[in-house]
Amino acid sequence: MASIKEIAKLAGISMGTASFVLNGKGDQMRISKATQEKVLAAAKELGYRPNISARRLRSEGEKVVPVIAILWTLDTRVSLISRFLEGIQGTFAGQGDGFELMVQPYENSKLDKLNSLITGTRFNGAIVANASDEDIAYLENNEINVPIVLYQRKSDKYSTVSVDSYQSGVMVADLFANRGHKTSGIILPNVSSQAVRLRKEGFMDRAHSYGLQVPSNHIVSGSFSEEGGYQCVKELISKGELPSSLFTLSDQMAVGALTALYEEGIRVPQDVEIMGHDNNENTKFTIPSLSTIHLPVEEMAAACVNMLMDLIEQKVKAPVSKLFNSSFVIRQSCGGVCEDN
Amino acid sequence: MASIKEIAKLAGISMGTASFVLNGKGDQMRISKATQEKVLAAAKELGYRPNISARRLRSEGEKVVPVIAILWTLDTRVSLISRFLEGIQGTFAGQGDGFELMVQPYENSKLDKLNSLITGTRFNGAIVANASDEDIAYLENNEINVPIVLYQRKSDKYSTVSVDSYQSGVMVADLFANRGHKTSGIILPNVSSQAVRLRKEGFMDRAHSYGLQVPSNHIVSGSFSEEGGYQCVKELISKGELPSSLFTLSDQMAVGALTALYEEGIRVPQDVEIMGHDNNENTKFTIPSLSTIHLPVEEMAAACVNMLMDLIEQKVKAPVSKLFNSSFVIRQSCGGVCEDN
DNA sequence: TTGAAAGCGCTAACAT
DNA sequence: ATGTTAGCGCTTTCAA
Repeated sequence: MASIKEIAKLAGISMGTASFVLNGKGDQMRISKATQEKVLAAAKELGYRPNISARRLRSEGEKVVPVIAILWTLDTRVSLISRFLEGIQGTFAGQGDGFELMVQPYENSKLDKLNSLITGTRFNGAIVANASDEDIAYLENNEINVPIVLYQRKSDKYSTVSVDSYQSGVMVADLFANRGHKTSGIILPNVSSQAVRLRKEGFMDRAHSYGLQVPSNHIVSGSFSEEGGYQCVKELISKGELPSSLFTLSDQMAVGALTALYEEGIRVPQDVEIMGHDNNENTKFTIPSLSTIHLPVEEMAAACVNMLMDLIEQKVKAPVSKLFNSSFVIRQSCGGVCEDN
Repeated sequence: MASIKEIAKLAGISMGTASFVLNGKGDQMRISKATQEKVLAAAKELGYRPNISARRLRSEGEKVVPVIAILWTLDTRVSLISRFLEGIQGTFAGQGDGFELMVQPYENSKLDKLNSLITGTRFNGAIVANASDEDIAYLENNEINVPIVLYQRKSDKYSTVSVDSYQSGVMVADLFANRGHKTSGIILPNVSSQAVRLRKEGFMDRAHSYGLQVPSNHIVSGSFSEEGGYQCVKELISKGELPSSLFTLSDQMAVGALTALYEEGIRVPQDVEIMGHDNNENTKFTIPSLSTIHLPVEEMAAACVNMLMDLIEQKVKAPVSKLFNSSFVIRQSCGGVCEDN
């Protein structure tokens, strides 16, 4: 990468002059037009691009604020990042610049490729979201020198912010059983995720102890999207009789599931009751409105930032953990008021 | 901010030694336990935090890759960022590290507060999304030294990637007129945005020339969200008779609008036909499915990155522009196949 | 086991 | 109108 020094040499002038021109201060500094053109030509020829780190190092004296990275997978779960960002924005808005936020996309199960986690040359701390089991294994088995907070994952080594996903599953099984259901099904996103697995386990364990039947042909999985949920329901239907209750582990999939059921003439909640998970904003507006488990994403996001800041500033020592509660949001699709039953 | 130099002084040792300890290389370099503890204690006392810029400058020799920032407002429109990121990911996945991506949140109409745009100390180039009219005015009236690309905004001074929003409005008016509608309404998000204004103008102008009636009481606005769309419909209803066609300028609002209509027993498309805008993924799964204008967000995102890279590498000179086409996605809510009509 | 010092690329103060 | 230079904070080589 071409530096100012090289530009200066090529243009036959000094670094200082080149710097002025390159920063648009040529006129202000009364650099002659001829010189300015020489500099610009040289910069273009060498494909000059300023080194941000050098510029920053030199320019910012006092107010170096910590850089916080949000490590988010760029698979279908990107759609969830908006609530996370809203939580951060809502909490820290107007509090000045306590930190600098960057979103660092990474490929699912390829966290080991992100070597800025090791070198610490990009951010002062990171919030790791959507970590797969491989990603977690990588983190557990390696020395990460940058402070990190795991979002919605458990760990003995690292700090975490999460809800008790197992308990969420238990809650739904309780609800289904209490509402008199004898059979149930599960729609799962096919991502390798602790949180999803725990929800399922909690649900299955409790269902079992209640005698709520969840046969294996009523457990289906699909992509983490509306389309995935739609396909899951189609698959369930193709397999024969439906259960009277259905736990969809992601709201996004639940939206597609509702559509598939509607197309097939299966009434919700009369024929099948549906519970989603997350309490995404639009679940209030599905037809029928979706009952779901509220995931306090916004609060958790703010907690992640606070915890990470404390870690970075060495006010606390890893690992620390914060556990949030999930709760029911009862709407029409399960347990709520429904006009025509 | 404490530096290594200060740590070294406080601990009574040299900078080099402090650096080793702070980077977890203490044992490897056979620094004595006593010294290591002194360093760590000093670091904690001073609240040491490494300076990322300095570290980077020192460490990364060859492969300094350009930093691209996505400037996105942290208002309700954050939900749109996922498609944008997906577009970038989908296009550049596996192409190695041609650039570094950061998402830089900013407050709507406060782009002038983001002075890294002027100082160029944060990124090599930026994609500016959701710019309000004030933001655009700020950009037009100031010398921005960092290469930028405006997403979905027009400008004579800066490079842009957009669709012809006016034309989108025209298309919808055409469709409504051709389908025999005599009256129409508009649901607008209350954000200060060129794109929204142009869609509206295109629609109104063409409606006028067709004799399609759009009385002012059928033009309502609300927040950019499902809730906003829901409230808009409630407002329309409270005002009296509904038009037979409704152009909702954002899909997210359209989802809420459909729910409000359903609640009121107004059938879509039999009583009112609805057109959304954007072609968000979930519009395929609303009940009824939503007809909408496809906005090629993913392609535009990729184009933004490509254009910005060319700008940064000085392969092209600003301003350059790229215009994409929008197109109809006809589903049940307007013009599509509907079982029970 | 530790210290000294060079130098990453840049900007700006100072010198001509 | 342009050149010279110090130094931002850090890592790492070399020396002791």
